[in-house]
Amino acid sequence: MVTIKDIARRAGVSPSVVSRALNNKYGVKESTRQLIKTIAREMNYYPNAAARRLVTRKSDMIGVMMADISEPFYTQIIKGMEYVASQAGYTLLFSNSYDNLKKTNVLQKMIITENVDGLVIVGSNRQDTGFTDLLLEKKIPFVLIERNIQHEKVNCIWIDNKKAAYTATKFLIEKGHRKIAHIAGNLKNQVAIDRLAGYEEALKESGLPKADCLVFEGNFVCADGYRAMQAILSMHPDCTAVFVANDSMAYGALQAIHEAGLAVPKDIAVVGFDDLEFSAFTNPPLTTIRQPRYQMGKKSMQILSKILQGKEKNGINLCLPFELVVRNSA
Amino acid sequence: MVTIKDIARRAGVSPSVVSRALNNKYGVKESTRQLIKTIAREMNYYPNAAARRLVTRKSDMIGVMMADISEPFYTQIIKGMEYVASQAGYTLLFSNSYDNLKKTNVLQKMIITENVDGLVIVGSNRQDTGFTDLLLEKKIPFVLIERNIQHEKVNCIWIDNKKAAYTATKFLIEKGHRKIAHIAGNLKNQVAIDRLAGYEEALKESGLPKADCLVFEGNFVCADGYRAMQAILSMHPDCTAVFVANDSMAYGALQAIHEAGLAVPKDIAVVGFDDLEFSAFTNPPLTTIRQPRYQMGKKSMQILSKILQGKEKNGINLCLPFELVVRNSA
DNA sequence: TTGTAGGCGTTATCAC
DNA sequence: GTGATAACGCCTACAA
Repeated sequence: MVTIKDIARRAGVSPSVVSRALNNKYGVKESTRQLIKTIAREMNYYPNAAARRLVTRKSDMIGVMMADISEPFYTQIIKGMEYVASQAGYTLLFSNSYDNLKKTNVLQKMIITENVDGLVIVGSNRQDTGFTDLLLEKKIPFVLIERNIQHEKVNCIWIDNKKAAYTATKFLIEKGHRKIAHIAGNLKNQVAIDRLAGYEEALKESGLPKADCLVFEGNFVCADGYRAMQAILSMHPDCTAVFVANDSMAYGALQAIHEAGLAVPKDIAVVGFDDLEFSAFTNPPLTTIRQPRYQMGKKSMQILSKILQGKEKNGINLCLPFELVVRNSA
Repeated sequence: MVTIKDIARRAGVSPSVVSRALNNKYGVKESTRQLIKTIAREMNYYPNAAARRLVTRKSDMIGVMMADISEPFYTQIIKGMEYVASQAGYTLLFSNSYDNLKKTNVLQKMIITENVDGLVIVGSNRQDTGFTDLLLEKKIPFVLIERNIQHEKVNCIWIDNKKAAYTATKFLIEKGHRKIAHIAGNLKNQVAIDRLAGYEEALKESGLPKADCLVFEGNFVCADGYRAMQAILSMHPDCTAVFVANDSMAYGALQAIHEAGLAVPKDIAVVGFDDLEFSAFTNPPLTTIRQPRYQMGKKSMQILSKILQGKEKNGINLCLPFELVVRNSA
């Protein structure tokens, strides 16, 4: 392994000069700096992160936590994060926290063992809370995606789910639908609650009866949408539209409708939420609410990076715009 | 920050005893070990990974490289890796290598800077080669997914893409199709080459003419499948079936067929490759080749973990079974 | 069974 | 501008 000592020897200087030269710090003659950099390149030198972290107490790592890294909803967020992180010189450390965040100690491990400089936590599970206190206490900057917490030290990136759901439902109402079902997400999640609320508000505003029996809860996955739609079709044959809390479930719903021999949107109109990549390729292409997922990821890293550089202070609350993408399913 | 010194002080022993106790090494009285562990828990102690890595020269980290972490093909692989890694106490370090592996220095960084104990590299881009030499030289164990290299020190996990493609095409032929197009993947990738070869072999064996003009190349993404299918429909209206090199492109193809007002499988039969989660929810549900992606991920980590423990030797070549999943698109 | 001492590669402090 | 020197937290001979 090539170390700064080796370079120092070759350059005829001391290790400390090498360190300063390589880190672009002041107090090194330009010519020696160039010499050292050349030698470092020649010797194929790469710094030892462990040694550096040990003394600087910084890791240039950002921890990223989410419920399930394999969910398609997250991929663009991750990509956005990656993009900024790699440019800013940060390494991303992912963790799936399938269970309750509090129960696990992944957070402790990330903070204490791995010494991450900051964290991004994606998700709105209302049981995952309290970890903010730990983070605040340790003074580790963090960004919450899909949450909107009013706190002068907490950074949040979110979209107005209630308004988005309202917009989607309103769209169906304006198309003339009167009996509109809702396939909700897991109501332990704030986003599911908000989307349900938006749906209900639109109904109420239009004087349509709010019927609990028209709301079905799933867990954001295809299969749940499929089952929920089957239930709707059999229990409410007069239902002409459905607003689904996310696209994955909407795919399942489309499937159930097709299998029942019905047509979309003629017999049943469907509106989803998220605008996943495949939503343009369903049959028919899905009308849905677009979330700026890539932007969410990018922004989260940009915020964190600025805070870590001291160019920005904690307490950023960013509400990103959504958009109703009208395709052919409604 | 709580260190082993703090624990040592509280327990009235020396730091080395604490280290041995916490790492379950021999030479510590059972009662003191228990005492130390209790104190460590009370003090909320977590070891400093940087310090440990510096002295042990191991990181308990596995580097994972793939072309694009946001591709749905990878998600189940990642999940499988995660599952085993978290149990075995390894942390996964991801890297997108959008470009040519050689050009970037991510590999060097992973190996030298981060000191990963092992690597998993997913992908079959034939330009990404030569890195094996570096890895072999550094004696870092690694597993290649989607590659089949015969080398006594290289570990590979793959499926027989040629045979799978042959199976898919044969299936179409047996259904009576005589003019079958192929939407190939990016032919810089071995898997795309193999799938094309399997397709051609099936045609040849059945005495069907091999027509280059029936093969279209895409880059494994929806949009390319869509465009390719449009081209096929306009250039070969007598074509009755298409074998697509991956599901993402098959989604695009289905879309193009629908838009042309044709029915699947009545007018055009479609067979995909991968069996992504959504393939059961397309319209009609996609007939495709299932790759055991979750297994691939799991196996890769199991192999690496065993090799790192010295329970297994390098040179493992694992060919996993594929499966033709017949749904309704063909 | 326990303690001491040295060192892993790097950065930071303070002389020169 | 440069060079000793002392950490950072942990592990591991080796000594007691």
